[in-house]
Amino acid sequence: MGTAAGVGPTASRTTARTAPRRTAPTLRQVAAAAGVSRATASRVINGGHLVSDHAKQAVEAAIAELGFTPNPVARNLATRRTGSVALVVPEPNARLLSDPFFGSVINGLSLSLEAADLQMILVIARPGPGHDRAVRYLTTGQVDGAVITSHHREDLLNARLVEAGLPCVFVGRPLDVEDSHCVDMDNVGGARLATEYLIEHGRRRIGTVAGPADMTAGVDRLLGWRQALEGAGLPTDAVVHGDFTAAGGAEATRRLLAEHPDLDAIFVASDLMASTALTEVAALGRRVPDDVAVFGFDDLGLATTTTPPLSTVIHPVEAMAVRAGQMLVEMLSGIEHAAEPVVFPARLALRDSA
Amino acid sequence: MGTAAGVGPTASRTTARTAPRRTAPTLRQVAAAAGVSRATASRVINGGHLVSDHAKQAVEAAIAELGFTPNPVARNLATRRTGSVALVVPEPNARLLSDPFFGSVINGLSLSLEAADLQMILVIARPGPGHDRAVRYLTTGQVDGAVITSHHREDLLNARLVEAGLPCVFVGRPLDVEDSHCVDMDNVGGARLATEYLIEHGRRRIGTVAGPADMTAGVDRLLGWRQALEGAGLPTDAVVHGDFTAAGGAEATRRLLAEHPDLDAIFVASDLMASTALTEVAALGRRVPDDVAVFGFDDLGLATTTTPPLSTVIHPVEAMAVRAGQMLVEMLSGIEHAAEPVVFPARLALRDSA
DNA sequence: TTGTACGCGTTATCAC
DNA sequence: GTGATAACGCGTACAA
Repeated sequence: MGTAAGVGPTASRTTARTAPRRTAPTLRQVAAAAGVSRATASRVINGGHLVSDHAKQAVEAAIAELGFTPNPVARNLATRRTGSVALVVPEPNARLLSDPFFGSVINGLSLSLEAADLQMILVIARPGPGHDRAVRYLTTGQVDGAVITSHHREDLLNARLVEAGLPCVFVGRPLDVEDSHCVDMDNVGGARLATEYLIEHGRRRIGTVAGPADMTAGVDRLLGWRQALEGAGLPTDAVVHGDFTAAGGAEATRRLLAEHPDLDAIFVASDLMASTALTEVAALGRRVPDDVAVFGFDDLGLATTTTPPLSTVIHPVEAMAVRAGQMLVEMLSGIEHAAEPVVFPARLALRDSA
Repeated sequence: MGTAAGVGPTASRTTARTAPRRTAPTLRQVAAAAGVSRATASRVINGGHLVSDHAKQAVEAAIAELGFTPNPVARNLATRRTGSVALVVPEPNARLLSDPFFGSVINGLSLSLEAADLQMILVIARPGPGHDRAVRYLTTGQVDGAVITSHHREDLLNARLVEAGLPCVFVGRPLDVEDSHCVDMDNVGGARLATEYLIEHGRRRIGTVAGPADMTAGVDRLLGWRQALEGAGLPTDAVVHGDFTAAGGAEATRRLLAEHPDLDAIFVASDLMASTALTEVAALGRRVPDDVAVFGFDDLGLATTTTPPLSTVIHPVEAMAVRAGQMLVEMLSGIEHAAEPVVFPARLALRDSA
């Protein structure tokens, strides 16, 4: 398109002529039917204060009779608010949606948004052309704010949204935006706790299948593992990075055990990877936890279905999402929020694998 | 609320005063800067036809300088279109999102919507208070249309949306709305194909773990199974209903095998249920496929990860979603569509379990 | 080709 | 309490 960026001719937005959708009644008609002015009718709709009972009755009757429903779009224009917020999920590969993480985020966020009578809509921001459209959609007043599940640093989505002035709250600390409102868990502490547990139970040669180096969850959990080992004077050389997927976890585990056959424990940065790590360990003829202990991270449902069930670090995603929603609601209502991360403490869920 | 249904005072929609969001430049300012009228400026933005090159240049320069972006909300009000469509997923229990089915629907739909420069937004319609808000959101002009993943009959969501005149396309035939635009697969044929395959390969005592009786996928797949057996003069008494979940599949399989210990094959109405059915069969000391053949349905990725890999019926969800998106786009552009189901043919994916 | 003027449906600010 | 009337920002007949 030859015009300035993002202004386009709305390309293929075809001329509308959908099914015979009879036009909805307007406020004007309600006012007329009730024998009052639009202003008065508007008042009874928005709270009903400062109106006589008489007028109120009349307007309500008219509303009921005509089946009037306020046009939200017009209201959006007038109020500059939409009553809806987006849950943004940057998603390179679609399968990420099947991660129980998102289910928990959705659940938690729904809770706090519903309490504030806000509509949650989910926006998937893929790289590519769809990315720009999503950004435009989010930054031009179609939503009041956004909760963003933070991910890789490469996509500039995060920065673009906050710079556009959109009220944003991140679930999980973003790597690329500094003073952001975010709610996270203590990933470092969780990893350290898990690793210390392994040490306390006699493990001396502890490796890790870490997460990606471009995600804070990846680097933080790796850091916690290292801290615990250094604190105990144990070596920290057995590190392989996975990509938080099942297949990636299997592959990383194979490499880790090939390079360090002497490991007696593995801290895996996510349960999904840990689940396949269990399989790989077993495939090598090593028993879990007798020969090799495996410690996971997340406890989002998967950990109890593996054999053996995974000892893991609890990732309180749903509670975090609830909190994120509350933060956003407060920001939307004008409460100034220090842009300081809210950090949920880490706890362990001990089962059979370690 | 005392007023008419759905008109409410928008309860807690708190007064806005978010971060210092400097007001965006308006079309009026662009026009002024370019020395033309708003109408001319508007023309160059919307296609640029019928404007002199001179004016066009000036307006584009002004747009670039001011960093103007059209306000979509105002545009929505004026055009009665939003340029966005909803993917509606009625979701009683949140874990449904982890079903690979949704990932495929999202992928496919994104494809065809992106081609039409439409923004896809995902709306989750839980039962309860959120349900009504979602319906209001969808039926009051905030989206141009909807693609709905059809599910249980109990929620009247489907009917409410089409009756409100919202252009709707269903992925999967809905049970409760008659002349709907929908794209489905040949569930009956697929189930019949699978069962016939079992028969042709010597199985004579074939049971089924069926889907819920209130979902078309459930009843259709059961019907196909029955048709094949009746065609071959075999008994159709070994039926147990599952709920399309892993746990439900396991439980149903246990019941089925308890009631009919003589089965030499099971047709399971979904791979998710089939995956746990495999486990249950194995737990009973029966070998798959030697003692009991297991045939699944879906082939959405899970089937290749089980042991043994599942023979299954291919559910071409992504292609179906692409088609659904295209149908909706056509409806939105005024092309009259016969409300006749588009049905994708069924094919088998043969692996080791049968 | 361009500009005028009105419409989209509400909210909000005033006087009364 | 109530009612004009001006925003809100943009599209678009219609006339020029």
